[in-house]
Amino acid sequence: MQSKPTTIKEIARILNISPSSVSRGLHDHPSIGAVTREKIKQLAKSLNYEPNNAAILFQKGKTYTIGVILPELSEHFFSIAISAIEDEAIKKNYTVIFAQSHDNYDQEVKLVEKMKNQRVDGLLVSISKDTSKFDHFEKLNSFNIPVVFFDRIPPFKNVHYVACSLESATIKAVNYLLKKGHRSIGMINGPSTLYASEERKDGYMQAITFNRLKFDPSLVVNCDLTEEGTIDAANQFLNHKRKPTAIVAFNDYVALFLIKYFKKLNVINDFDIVSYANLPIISYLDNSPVASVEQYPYLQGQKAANILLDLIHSPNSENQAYYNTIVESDLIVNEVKE
Amino acid sequence: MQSKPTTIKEIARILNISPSSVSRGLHDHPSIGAVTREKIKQLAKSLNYEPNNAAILFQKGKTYTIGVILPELSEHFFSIAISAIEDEAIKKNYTVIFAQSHDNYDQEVKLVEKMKNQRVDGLLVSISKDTSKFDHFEKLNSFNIPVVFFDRIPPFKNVHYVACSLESATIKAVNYLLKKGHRSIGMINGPSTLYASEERKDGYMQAITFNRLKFDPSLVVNCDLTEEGTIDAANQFLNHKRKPTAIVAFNDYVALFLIKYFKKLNVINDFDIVSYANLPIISYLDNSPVASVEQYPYLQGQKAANILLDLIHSPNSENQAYYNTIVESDLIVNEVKE
DNA sequence: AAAAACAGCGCAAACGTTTGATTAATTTTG
DNA sequence: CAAAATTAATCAAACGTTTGCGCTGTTTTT
Repeated sequence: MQSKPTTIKEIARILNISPSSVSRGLHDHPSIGAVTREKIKQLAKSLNYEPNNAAILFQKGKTYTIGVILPELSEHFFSIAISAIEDEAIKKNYTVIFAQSHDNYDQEVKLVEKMKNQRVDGLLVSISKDTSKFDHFEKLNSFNIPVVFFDRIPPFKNVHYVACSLESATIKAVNYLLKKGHRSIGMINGPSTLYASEERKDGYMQAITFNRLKFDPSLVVNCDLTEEGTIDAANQFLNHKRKPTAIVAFNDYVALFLIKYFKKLNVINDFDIVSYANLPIISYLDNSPVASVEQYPYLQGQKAANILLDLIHSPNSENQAYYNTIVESDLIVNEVKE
Repeated sequence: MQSKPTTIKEIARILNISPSSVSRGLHDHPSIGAVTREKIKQLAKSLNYEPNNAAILFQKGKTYTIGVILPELSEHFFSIAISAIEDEAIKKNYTVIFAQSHDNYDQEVKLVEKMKNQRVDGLLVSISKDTSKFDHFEKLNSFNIPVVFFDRIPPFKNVHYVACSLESATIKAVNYLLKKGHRSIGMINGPSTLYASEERKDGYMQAITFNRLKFDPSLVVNCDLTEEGTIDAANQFLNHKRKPTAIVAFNDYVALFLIKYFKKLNVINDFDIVSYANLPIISYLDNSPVASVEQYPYLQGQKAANILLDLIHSPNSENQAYYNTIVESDLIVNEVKE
């Protein structure tokens, strides 16, 4: 029953013309007469002709496909980002293939390899937590496959990237808390190996010193981002000689653990919490953070995709300019509870 | 700088043998001698040979790619499901391409077309809310592209699908509420056009009548699933002559709106709410639903992917058997507060 | 009326890989 | 020792499409 798909050759045979004419006819090439063109198009339609993409891609050496490698699709941030990427890609008639590194360096290396074999026209990457070497991306250069990093980016400038400035976002957050009158502000930071932790800490310090306050290192504690780790950190604050009245949490998950713990101890009202947005509904919580750093995943995905498509279409990239795009993140203040 | 990728032809030229021998050598074909084989492999490695996938796919007429069409990637359920799909696909060395219908029928039709042009080996689909005709999938048959529907499935049996039995899940939910002593139970259902709404209603009715209670149609109200719609529905319950003491919400979003509204009216403690799980952190809410119907998105994605891969590998599908897989959904009871 | 321009189409190569059929050289067998 | 079997490699076609070039016949320009 499954008839082999119609090909250009077949149309040519039936019409007693050459395949090249059929191809040109279908593409409205000027050198094909109007009558022949119409005959071709009609027959094509009536035979349900569908161009064989694989053949075209092979022939052109382009795939009209962009690859996306990210740590975890099930994380809200990434699901929004890739949703934006797909939306942009489809506008330009590109297809998206993706794969998850599950925050594993080896897996990431494999995936880059696989994407290269698939001959994607370009690659969008949010690097895994494990990743500290970046050779696997260099190979892509020699194949002329552009790469744009987003959100989780390598710590150097000579790559294309889109990211949020967590540093300036943190400054905003701490400033906000200072303006609310807080004088002792704790920060639950991530592991010190993470670049994102560094940025947060730098932002914290800048805001503190800019406001002519003394920076107390013991108010910034590193944490493995688990529930237990969060509780440990919380305990350090509770026992601190200058017990903080506000806390900047590494992300919404940490904030969630923190709120849960503080509620249990019945001290939740002693603290203002600021967090970095991951979870869409955290503001529905009863004792939700007073403010959130919004990182605009949709926008980041959108920009990264557009930059990549630009790079793909730019003639030949001997222009040694790198797109370093910073998406300004905003502090979203939750409307105050009555 | 970007050297053209090495090809089999080139290796053949350098080694003064034929391309076919190189191909066979690389694939450990028995008819190539051990010495030649090694020479081939060594040279291939030293030249960084990478098979040109596009060429292979074209040649074989297979793409080792499965397509996924779903309504909204940013919905938690789907992001988990596709995450599972990718995990399964990569195990079998398949690649995943995906696209979002944004719950739009026309878009869905286009995407099916596009996937077909891409010659995906198989298709996984969760249909859009808009979709009531299904011709666009029939075409795929003649191209021998198997389709497996998941979660949002067409309302007939002669297709492959994986889904949850919302009916039995609803029975469990209502039974649970009845056992807790509730005698008047409201249901905020979705639009009546949705199959999912029908299932919920059927389950509700079955549980009610099985327990020898009288079914009151006015306790099941349809809703457009927006916040306003939810409030309307809530008001109907509040003004009901037999004011319900428990409510089954269509999903977590509805539950969220409901909780927010009831809190505002300060009547939240008058109701037990049961919902269908969409949001991972809803149980962190202060007045969270007492129970949730878990629909196991990861499992559904996993099963759907495996069925599809089975179908792809099954010789020729003249076996008129359809996979109709039901993933039992469970009622997850939230641990009682304090 | 010759030269130039052009319209409309076909030829053939090319993209990189795989694979059935074939050949040539070597070894085994009765 | 001739015939058969085995081994090792080659040939050539094929997958479907695109595209530079060339060819013919007609129309326009000088």
